[in-house]
Amino acid sequence: MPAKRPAARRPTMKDIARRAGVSESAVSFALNDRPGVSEITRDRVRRVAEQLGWRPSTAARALSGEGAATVGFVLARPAHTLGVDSFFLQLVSGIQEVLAGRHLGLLFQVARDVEDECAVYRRWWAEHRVDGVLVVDPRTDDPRPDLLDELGLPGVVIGGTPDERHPGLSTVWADDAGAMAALVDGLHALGHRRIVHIAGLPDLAHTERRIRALRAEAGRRGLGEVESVTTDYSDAEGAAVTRRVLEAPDPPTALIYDNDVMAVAGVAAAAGLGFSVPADVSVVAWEDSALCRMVKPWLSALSRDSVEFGRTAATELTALLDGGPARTVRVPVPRLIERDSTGPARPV
Amino acid sequence: MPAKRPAARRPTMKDIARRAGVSESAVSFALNDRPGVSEITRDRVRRVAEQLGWRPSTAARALSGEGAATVGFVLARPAHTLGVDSFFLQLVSGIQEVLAGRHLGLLFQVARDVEDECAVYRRWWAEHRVDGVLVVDPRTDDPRPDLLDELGLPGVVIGGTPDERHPGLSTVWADDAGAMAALVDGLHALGHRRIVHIAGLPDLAHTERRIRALRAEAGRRGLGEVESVTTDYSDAEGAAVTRRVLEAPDPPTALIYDNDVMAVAGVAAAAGLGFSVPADVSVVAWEDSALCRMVKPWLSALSRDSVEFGRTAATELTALLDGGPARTVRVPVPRLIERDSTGPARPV
DNA sequence: ATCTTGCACTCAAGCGCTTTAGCTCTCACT
DNA sequence: AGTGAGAGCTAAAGCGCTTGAGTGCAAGAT
Repeated sequence: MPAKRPAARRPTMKDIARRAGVSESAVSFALNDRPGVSEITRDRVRRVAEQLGWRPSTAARALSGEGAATVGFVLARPAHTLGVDSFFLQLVSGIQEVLAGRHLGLLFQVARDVEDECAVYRRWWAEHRVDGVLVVDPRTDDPRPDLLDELGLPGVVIGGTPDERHPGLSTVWADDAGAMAALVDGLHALGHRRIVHIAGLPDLAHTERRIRALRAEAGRRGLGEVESVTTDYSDAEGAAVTRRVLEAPDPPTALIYDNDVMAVAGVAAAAGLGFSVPADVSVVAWEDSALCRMVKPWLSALSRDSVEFGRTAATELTALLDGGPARTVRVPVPRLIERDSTGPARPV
Repeated sequence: MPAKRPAARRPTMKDIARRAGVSESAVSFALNDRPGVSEITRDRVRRVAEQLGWRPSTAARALSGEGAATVGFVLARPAHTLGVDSFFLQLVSGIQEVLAGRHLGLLFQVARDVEDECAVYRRWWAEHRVDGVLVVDPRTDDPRPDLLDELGLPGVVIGGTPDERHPGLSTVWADDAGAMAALVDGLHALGHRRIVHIAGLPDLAHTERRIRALRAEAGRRGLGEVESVTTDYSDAEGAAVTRRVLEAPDPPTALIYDNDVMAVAGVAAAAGLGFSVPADVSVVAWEDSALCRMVKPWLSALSRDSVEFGRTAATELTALLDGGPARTVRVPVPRLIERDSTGPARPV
């Protein structure tokens, strides 16, 4: 019977040192672009390393004080809302682009809730697994920034608000308030006065920001009839809330949904009630994706470049890992893509 | 100004040893349930470790011969097809459930193509980053099993076919052929004779399996008019192919889509051409998700439990990491959820 | 001719864990 | 009393890398 071929052995620096006729330290210096070796030796070592297909063992690196060359990403959302969401995969794609270029790994975990997520951070930290983390879905009264501070773990909050209290954390944020203002502005110009906002999870920071912004804008314009209803982002709740508000006396003429999934479900629900879009009610989705072009009428949507969002966040994190200062960077305000689901308000 | 509080230090086994008044080795034995310490000492050590909040450094563990306590997962699909796909997030959720229970990390990476993916495996292996990998989207003429063999990296192929040639790889598979047969059977019973299958990426193994199964079934039943068209899984191609086949003379009366996204796009396209579903043409999606209930009519779909699929795959991988033999396990055949998009064939 | 200086490089310790070999007891058995 | 066999523990090496403290040597300063 065929001998079980032993798995190939990983070459180590010692192998390189032997082949190049220098000490291990010299190899280390050479390969890390540190002074202490001549250019000639450096080249020779590099060539040998290349030839042997050497790659540094992250374990050994991590053990000798360098980082783990890995960043962490935890997703804490109820499983059923993860279903059809396009945002996260796109975000992760963008993150990866940047990380891969720097040979940083991405440790990914889904957690049940924020508490669970904190436990994951603690574990990762204690196990020496990650050098930094990307935090999504910032909340009001979020325990995570404090925890990361305590652990001394660099982090980038994706979608947070500028935060002076946590010097170790960078923030990448989108101007939800500005976007909401522009949106209301547009709807107002079309004659809409009664607007309902079908929002996302109630304790997410950006949900609250949008709700506040809507109220503020409505106040400025004297629109009395605005309302925000929080949901769990699911199609089921999107549809349910839509039915409820459309069946009420004096229904809204415009609906703003905090994600594409609810918007699509909402349109279907509205149709079921005999409301035609956009003649009877206008619909805008806060998040654009293929979904918005899969239903009739095509949905007008606020589009942001989620891939770019991810890139930006990852870039900030690498800057932080390189010892740079924490920063707050803003990504472009989402643009409204006007399709077929928005139109002039039905005359009263 | 406030002194910058230094980040907390991670406790090590040395700390435990000191506090418990024993040697480091004793601590190691105690915490790893190895013989060599009395129950009393073991308990004491455990308590101290607990109290200090100690967790083993994965780096140190990996370095001293244990694994990296991490498994890898690479996704190699064109970015734009990742958009609204519910399958992967669900799969990953299931995977995580199992891995988290065993304190295994999941290293995640998106790659451009299979070649890129192979490079990632090589890098992970050389960098000592993962103990095993989960391989998705097996292909015809797939280079990955050979590579994993060469590297001695345990792996589980998700959605593959039983494969005797790679003793280190487990396989978790669904019986696509059986599902297709059942599907065709049902459509045939409804009077459908001309069926078009809008398939996924051409070089995926399961795409080919489904195509073959359809042809075989059609042959058995004497249905001449079946056809499979491969796509990139995108809504755009799904719609385009739908239009093409429906505009041809003698159009099909039933359409089978290899994912939910294309099915939804296809229904819209059909409607645009004046075809009504299911009166003029029946539609089935191979993959169920919220999407299928977001359009009118609700789509009949083949539903499989993707979360469970992930759990099974992860379980197989952990078995492999524990030194178990490679196995081939089959997950249940997807069930057809009959909704409103399938009905009797339009009489000729 | 001696003394510094700087460069190129080597030595050895250390990161946190596992593991083998060995050491010291205690106890049972002849 | 003497021997052997565990049981319970410690010492030390090793995993692959980084790094600070040397070492040897040639060139320039005195």
